Amino acid sequence: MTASRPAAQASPADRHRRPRGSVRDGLVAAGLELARAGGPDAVVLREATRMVGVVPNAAYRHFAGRDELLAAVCAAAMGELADRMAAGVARVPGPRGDPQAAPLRLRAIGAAYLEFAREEPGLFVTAYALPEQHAYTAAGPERGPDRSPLGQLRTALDELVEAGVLGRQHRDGIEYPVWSAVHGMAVLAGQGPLRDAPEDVRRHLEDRTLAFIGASLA
Amino acid sequence: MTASRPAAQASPADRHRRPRGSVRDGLVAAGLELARAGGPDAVVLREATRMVGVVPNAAYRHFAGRDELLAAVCAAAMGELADRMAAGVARVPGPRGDPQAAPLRLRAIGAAYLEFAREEPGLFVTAYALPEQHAYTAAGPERGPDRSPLGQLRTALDELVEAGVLGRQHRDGIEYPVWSAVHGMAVLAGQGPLRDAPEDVRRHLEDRTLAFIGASLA
DNA sequence: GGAGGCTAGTGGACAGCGTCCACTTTTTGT
DNA sequence: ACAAAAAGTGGACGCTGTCCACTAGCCTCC
Repeated sequence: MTASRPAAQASPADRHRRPRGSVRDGLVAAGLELARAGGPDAVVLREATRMVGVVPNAAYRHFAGRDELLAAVCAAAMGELADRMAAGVARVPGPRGDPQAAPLRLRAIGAAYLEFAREEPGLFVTAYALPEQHAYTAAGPERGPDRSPLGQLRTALDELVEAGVLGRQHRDGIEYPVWSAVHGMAVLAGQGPLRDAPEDVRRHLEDRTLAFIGASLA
Repeated sequence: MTASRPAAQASPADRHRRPRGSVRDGLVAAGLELARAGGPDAVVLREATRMVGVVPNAAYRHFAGRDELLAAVCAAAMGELADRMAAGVARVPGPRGDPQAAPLRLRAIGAAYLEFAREEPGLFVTAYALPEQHAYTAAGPERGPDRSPLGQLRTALDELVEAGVLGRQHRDGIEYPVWSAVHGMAVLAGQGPLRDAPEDVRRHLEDRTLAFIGASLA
């Protein structure tokens, strides 16, 4: 009975011979795929351990419970959102502070946010589904600038002031209404009452929302 | 053994002697209380039946399953939101189409929406937690005007045009960006990253958001 | 270089949940 | 008045998150 086992996921002989941190990372990756397909409720601990090829209780060596695993998955999802936004704004040419480029960069941020919510609805809702009392300290030791959605939005608004497009007296705190408008459209069209709207209608609503923001900032 | 039973919830003798529709209404009411305290995830079928004093399976005589019960609870929560908004706008005096009153009524609608989200976070998120493939036909035979949040918002915006405050060429489709801004602030400050902000900060953010909307409409 | 402790995995169990099936009791329609 | 339909009961199943006791491999320290 040496080669009779199917060894579905991992060879039984390697049970205790995994690379260090492999199980933890695997659980988060598995949870991320579950979240991508079905949102935060779909990230179920036992299913994630099954994907990694480990017994359910093994997860408890790496997370205090399901909520802590979900928190890690949420952080990963938020990271994907931040990456998409950064990529979107990087595609806009022109030097920082340029009066032409600055409004385009703000719009690109909003467009990337809405595009992510449209293309990855499960991950988008998961990014904001952080369980209570689990604020992620995952940010780490402040490496580089603030890559969070809010941080990137602030950078774009600061550039708008720098470029002279937005009056400095209107800058303070304006990120929250702007964020709200984009976020609200994302959730209304994603999981809210507008979720059944066809794609072209949805894109039009997104454009209207971005234009609405532009109108208030002008 | 006639009077020895404690008869905790309902007398055992009355097991099958309930008023017609009482169990169904009771289940929705119980679910609404669960949702008020803990959001949509807290509306668990067995607990609702326990509150009504009935065995879990009895719920299946009135709902196809947990999701259908949740859908009914969502509709009830949405009804409470609509009631609050209607009450808020009714407090603003002045005739319809009055250039003074119209903007105040729009603001009252937004303020009531945000106030409901702040005071009843569980019900607010539940109102928008309608399970997929369970669009509520609960609206019934169109009694009276559209009392839904979107319907009330449209009424207010129409009045704004009537009053000459909002240009007619800007009216079409403007309800969605406005709704988005208010809804976004509600969820960001309710369950989102801003949920730990103190009450006064939160109120300030809400005011900023309503002002932002006014700026874009002017 | 061997003993002991630490880490990470296993195995088995429990309660709670949604849901299904078979059965009984009450209400209703003719 | 009697049969049919509606409403509630009882018991079961599989799935979930979580706890406890146990063990296999690694690392260190004398």
